[in-house]
Amino acid sequence: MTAAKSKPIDPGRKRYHHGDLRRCLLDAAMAVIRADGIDGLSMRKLADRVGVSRTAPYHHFADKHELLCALAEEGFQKHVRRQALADESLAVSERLSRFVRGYIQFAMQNPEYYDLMFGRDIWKSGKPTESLKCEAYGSFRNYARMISSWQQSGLLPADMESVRFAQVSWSMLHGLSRLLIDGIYVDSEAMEGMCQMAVRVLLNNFNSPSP
Amino acid sequence: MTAAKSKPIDPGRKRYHHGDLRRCLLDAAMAVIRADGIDGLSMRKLADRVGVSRTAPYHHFADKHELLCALAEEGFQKHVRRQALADESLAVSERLSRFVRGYIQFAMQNPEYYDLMFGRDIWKSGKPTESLKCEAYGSFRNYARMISSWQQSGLLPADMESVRFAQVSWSMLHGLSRLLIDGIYVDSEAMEGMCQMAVRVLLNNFNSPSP
DNA sequence: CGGTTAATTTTGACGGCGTCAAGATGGGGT
DNA sequence: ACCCCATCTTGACGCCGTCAAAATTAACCG
Repeated sequence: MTAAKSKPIDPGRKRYHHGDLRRCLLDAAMAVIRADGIDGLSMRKLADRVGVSRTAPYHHFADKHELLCALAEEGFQKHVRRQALADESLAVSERLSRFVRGYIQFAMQNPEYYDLMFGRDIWKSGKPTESLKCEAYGSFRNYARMISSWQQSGLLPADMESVRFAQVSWSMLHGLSRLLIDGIYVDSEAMEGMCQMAVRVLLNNFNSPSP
Repeated sequence: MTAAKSKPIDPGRKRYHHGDLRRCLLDAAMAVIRADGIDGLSMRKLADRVGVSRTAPYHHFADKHELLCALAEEGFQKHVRRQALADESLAVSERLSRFVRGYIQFAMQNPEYYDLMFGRDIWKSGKPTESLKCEAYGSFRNYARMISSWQQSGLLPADMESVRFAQVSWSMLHGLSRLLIDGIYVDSEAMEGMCQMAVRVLLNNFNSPSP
């Protein structure tokens, strides 16, 4: 139909070599997951959707697990980019409040990513990719640094192990997110109230300003 | 070979009607899960292990999901039974400490049950059984009641919505458990330190004894 | 420009999965 | 003694992840 035989790249033409199959697969995978959930994703369906044979994806990802890891990695990048805009000039209580809300909001608005990033699929049975581990650990180290700096400026009790506080407070955010996403014991309407309470519970561990 | 034709029950004999297949399936399922993880459980393998044909289990559970729900339910029963022995005579800080440690210990010692009880498998995609929901909600209501009673005896600030505090503090325990079980950001060695910090973080929200 | 090479994709096959439909079996109540 | 129905089995279907070998194409080197 359309001019087809000419050599120069014809974007509408279907080539044997796809060109950017990897990227396509990742995008399509995310679309499928958003529609049918993580368990609803199958390599075959995915290949089909992209218009490629069922084993083609295996030249870009060793197996399904590796594909999921790659998606999770992109999730971390989005996540980190989001919380990068922490305003240093704000009062600490306000900053904490924004951080908490930002974290929960990310989880609620991107539940698929959150599941990929912190779900059993990746961390439990099938060990995470090396590069994914990097991304994930880096993300936590960032958070721990923030806590640690707060402690050094006297906001947190000096006798507190800041790493432990980071772990525990992050646990709270994680637990909250899981609770909300999975709908255990709580629905999304309660989100605002829970965020407030979370901030309050954490803030009660801060030193009152020296008189 | 052995005496076989006689009417009275012959326990070594393989009967057509199994007798207590349901119980057997649940136990075997748990054994498989402990060995191979939740994803390692398949109805076929399970039936095989019990020595029964692959579709026999479907006369006791509508599908795999229902079987998992039944297991989760038993998990809640174990869990509740465990925390039943709360000693009313103890100081509140000690009681809190024991509760936290007990919760985390249950999660760490029975990760398979914990995954079943609170995992995505049951709560996210496939709706939980009605009776499971009952058990689960009851368990949380218990916890909320405990918090509420603490507040009424003046241990918690009066202006605090006790339900929210229950949700948030429980989130912390849940997040901590997930963190430890999945090995995200933290290994099991850190457990003791994290329990201490968790107790401290919560306790800092309690009122100091009136002078 | 032609030919070799390496990257990419396809077809075929295997074993495992959940579960539905129909038939076989046998214990319990009449 | 009989029949009923809960229980179990066999067979079949369509999905799944992934390996192996063959086919196709782009890239590079002369």
